[in-house]
Amino acid sequence: MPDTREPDPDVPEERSGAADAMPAGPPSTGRPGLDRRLVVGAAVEFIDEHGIGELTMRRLGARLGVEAMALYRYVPGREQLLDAVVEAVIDGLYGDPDVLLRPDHGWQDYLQRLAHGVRRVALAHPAVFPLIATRPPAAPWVRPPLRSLRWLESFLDALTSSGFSDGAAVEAYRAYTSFLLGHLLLEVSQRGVPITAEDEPGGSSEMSVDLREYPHLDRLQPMLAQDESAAEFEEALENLLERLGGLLRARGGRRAGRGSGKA
Amino acid sequence: MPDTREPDPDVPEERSGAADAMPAGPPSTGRPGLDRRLVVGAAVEFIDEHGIGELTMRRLGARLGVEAMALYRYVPGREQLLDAVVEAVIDGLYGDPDVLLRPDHGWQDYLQRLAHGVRRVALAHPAVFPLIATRPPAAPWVRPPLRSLRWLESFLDALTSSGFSDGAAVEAYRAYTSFLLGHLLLEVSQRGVPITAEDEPGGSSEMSVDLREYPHLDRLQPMLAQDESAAEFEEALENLLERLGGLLRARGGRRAGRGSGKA
DNA sequence: TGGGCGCGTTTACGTCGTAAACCACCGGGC
DNA sequence: GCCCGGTGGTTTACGACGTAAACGCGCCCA
Repeated sequence: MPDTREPDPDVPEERSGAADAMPAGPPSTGRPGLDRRLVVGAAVEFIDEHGIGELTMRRLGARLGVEAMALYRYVPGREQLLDAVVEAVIDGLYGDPDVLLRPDHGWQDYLQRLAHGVRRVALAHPAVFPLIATRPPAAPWVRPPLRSLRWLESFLDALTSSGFSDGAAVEAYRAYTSFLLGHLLLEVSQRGVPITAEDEPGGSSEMSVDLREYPHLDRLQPMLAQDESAAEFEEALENLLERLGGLLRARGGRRAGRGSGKA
Repeated sequence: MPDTREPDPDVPEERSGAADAMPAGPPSTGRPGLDRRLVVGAAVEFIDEHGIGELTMRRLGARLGVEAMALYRYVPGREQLLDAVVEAVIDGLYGDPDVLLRPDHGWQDYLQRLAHGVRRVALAHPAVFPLIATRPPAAPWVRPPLRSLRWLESFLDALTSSGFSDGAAVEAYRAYTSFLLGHLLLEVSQRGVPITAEDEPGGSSEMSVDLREYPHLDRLQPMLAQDESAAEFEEALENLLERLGGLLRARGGRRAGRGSGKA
């Protein structure tokens, strides 16, 4: 427990490079020359800036200096564009040097790195993350927020190769995904995504509901308003890992797929 | 641990009455005579049947035998209608006799009942639940899935009156909400909400991606496809309660708001 | 030189949310 | 009895959306 205080390393500003999504394809021609990656990348940026509700084929076209219909050369429709957006965003994990595909330092390290990686993409694209959570998964057993066969495979490999039985690995996968989803969804929505409607300027936007009938709430409001997400995340993750450790000890080395010991 | 197997009591069919949302107002007049509750209730049903994407003012009007614009007498717009929908759905908790506003049998019982109550509404309205999760909360400290000041107050009261310190209660609230959100969102999305597009009839709808390159996945697919959500939920809830118990023992009776002992 | 074709534009259709005007009815004061 | 405001639903209309279809431009290879 490295006493994670002060400068949350998962928050975008705190990190130098890495873990972005879609810089560009070939930087050959200047403006024209569209590209699927370019379109999807622009959509990601647009959503990050204005929210999903504002994303429109015409507006996205405009941002790329092009008419709306041009986008249909690269994307079958708006719905599939959104799918491509979530895929692109989680694929940001592959570019993250702190996330490992294989458990080179044990399964706990693997899960830690993966969790923080996912948290990093969630915080980097707060407006996209709810999409990751709610878009129906291709297969029911591929769950958010890691909606990728490759990551699922990596996960299962990491755990089974660390001594988890098949059943324990599957159970761990379920617990892990729902932990990540719950925490990150709340954290992201707490950082007030884009304030949906345009808030009128001038005047304190405090609607400040009447808390007179809610004494505890009234008293605890400052405490509730504090952002403890980083510490929360760390603690819940720690707890989850312990729980999974128990799972490993209980029904672990029951003829695991590969070596039954540690990596 | 009551060995919750076989007949999941939170799934709608397994329960007789209670915990529905919006039966009707005054059953006086027959067809005409709209009503805000009626409008919102119809919206809930509509979403449950066809999904949010299909909900349209005109269609909802049609279902009520009325033109779209008539709805605007009772609801300011589509967006606010959706807000009203989530409010109506979580208000279903108040009608649930198994959920208590006060911890009459200890805080663990209180949290258990509340969690199962929320799970029940999630399973009763699977298509509405993502809305509960993603709609921006009024205040940042009112979190999904309990988006209600009254429930938040009830929660805080239950814990502090059971010996939790203010800080511990707030921490518990955070852990509890993110646990609920993660588990229920995944469970609901797993029960394949409405299959978005109309799936073509005839022919096995198995798109069956190629799993040759994913050996673990290939091997574990049947296990992954099994629905273990009820047991999962129970176990994670149990674990959470233990964790909160530890929290209570560690920093519990530090001058709690009310009586520092048990209720 | 020409002809196709990759890539973006134009035009057009149906649907959406919703503002505004409209109207039909109904209960109460004169 | 008669008018009259108000309640509750309809009609009409507008602008924006997603997207099908037809259209053109310009480049590359023959």
